[in-house]
Amino acid sequence: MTKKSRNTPHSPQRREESLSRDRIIEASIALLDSSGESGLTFRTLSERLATGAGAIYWHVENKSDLLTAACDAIVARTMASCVAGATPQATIRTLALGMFDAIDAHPWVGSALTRVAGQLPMVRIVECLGQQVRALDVSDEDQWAAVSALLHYILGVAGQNAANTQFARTRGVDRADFLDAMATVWSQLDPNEYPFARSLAGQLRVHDDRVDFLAGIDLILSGIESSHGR
Amino acid sequence: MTKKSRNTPHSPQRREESLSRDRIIEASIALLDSSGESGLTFRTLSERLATGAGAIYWHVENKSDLLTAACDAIVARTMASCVAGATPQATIRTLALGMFDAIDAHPWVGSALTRVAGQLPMVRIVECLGQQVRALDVSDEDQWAAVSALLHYILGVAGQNAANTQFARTRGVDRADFLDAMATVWSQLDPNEYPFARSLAGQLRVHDDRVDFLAGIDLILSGIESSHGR
DNA sequence: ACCTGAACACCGTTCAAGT
DNA sequence: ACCTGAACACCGTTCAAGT
Repeated sequence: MTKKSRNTPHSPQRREESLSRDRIIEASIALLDSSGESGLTFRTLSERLATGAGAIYWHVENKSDLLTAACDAIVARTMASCVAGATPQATIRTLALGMFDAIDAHPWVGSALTRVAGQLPMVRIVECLGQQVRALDVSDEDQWAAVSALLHYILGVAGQNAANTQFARTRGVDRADFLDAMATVWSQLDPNEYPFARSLAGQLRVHDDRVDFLAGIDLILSGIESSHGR
Repeated sequence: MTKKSRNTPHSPQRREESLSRDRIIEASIALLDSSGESGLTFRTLSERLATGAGAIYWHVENKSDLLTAACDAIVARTMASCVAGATPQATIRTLALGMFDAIDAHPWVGSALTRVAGQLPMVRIVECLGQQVRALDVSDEDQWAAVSALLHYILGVAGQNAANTQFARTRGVDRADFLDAMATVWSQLDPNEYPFARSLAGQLRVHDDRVDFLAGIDLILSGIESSHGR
């Protein structure tokens, strides 16, 4: 999707087909999108790129590095497309929704994010959230708590959504069918042991993930506001 | 740690050494605790249990099932040990801290939780949180939003903590050393592109994960309270 | 400098065969 | 009913050898 050429500065003929880190990442994303997390293999990838497995290792450290880079490409695009906003709150909301939609489109990003731990993709998200929290006039010592709450909530939802789609894919069913099956299981829980979860089953069937996600963001935002003057 | 015998009701001589689902799960937990996520292998497990790989498959569906069961054992114990509490808020806090400590002691639980999607371990947590949120007098239609925010926040932190320890283990360093190295990287970020993340680097070095975690819980709790009368 | 592809040391899972 | 262990179809990663 993004044009790239900067990575082969020293190859005067610049063949379009030459291998490069960016081309490898691009192909990885395509593979992950079309066949899920288990679809990314050095064998399928090298096949797709018409090269040997070893060639990829010249441009990429290992599989973890590759996955992080692929994840970062998506996160970078998402952060770039969520700039403006009337208020800091509104910007945080669109930013969070942007991540939600990105993970909906690329479920593997959700689980990749839970493995990158302090690397570039995470830094990008922290930075965007942090700038908005600052604009919210949160005191210096409370800023990290606010950003951390938003960040970890987003990561939590991301991980669950990724797991849901992954689970559904493994069983070869639709994501909606999977959630429906889950609701059925929940509705059959022992009413004495699991009264709350059981009562939730119906809601589970009609709920909108995206709306629920935003409700959580709003809850945290209102928590940030209310601990302002303390 | 827990005694078990119920799983072999039809074997009159009940040999202590006989294979059972519980013994397999127990051994898996020991393996995961001592050598991390990559330590759980059907080969090492069958070796440890002095049996063949195939024998394990008679008691367990597959590796995913095994990991879920191991995770559930830890979660069940944790939920069981967090009952009382002066107020619903206090109970939620101890419950959350209980999960934090459990994941600190068993880092693999953190990443396992991001893969179980609506299965037993998750139901247990939802149930415990839900009962407390109910006790908080949150209206029926807002209960799920409150529980979901708490749940996903906990899962997000769990995933990150698991990733941090996993990352540190792979690189063969202490978790503290790893966080210190991360702080150094963050402090060297471009001040124009990443002003917030950069300014956070110092805090990163002296912060207490557990305290930060609790601050996030309190933020969400105060958000729940403030949207009470809306 | 960059690429090839066979080889290595692993995996999870299956299954005929045993008791 | 429960267990054995060899076999299968994969993995990620390495590395001598090529250009």
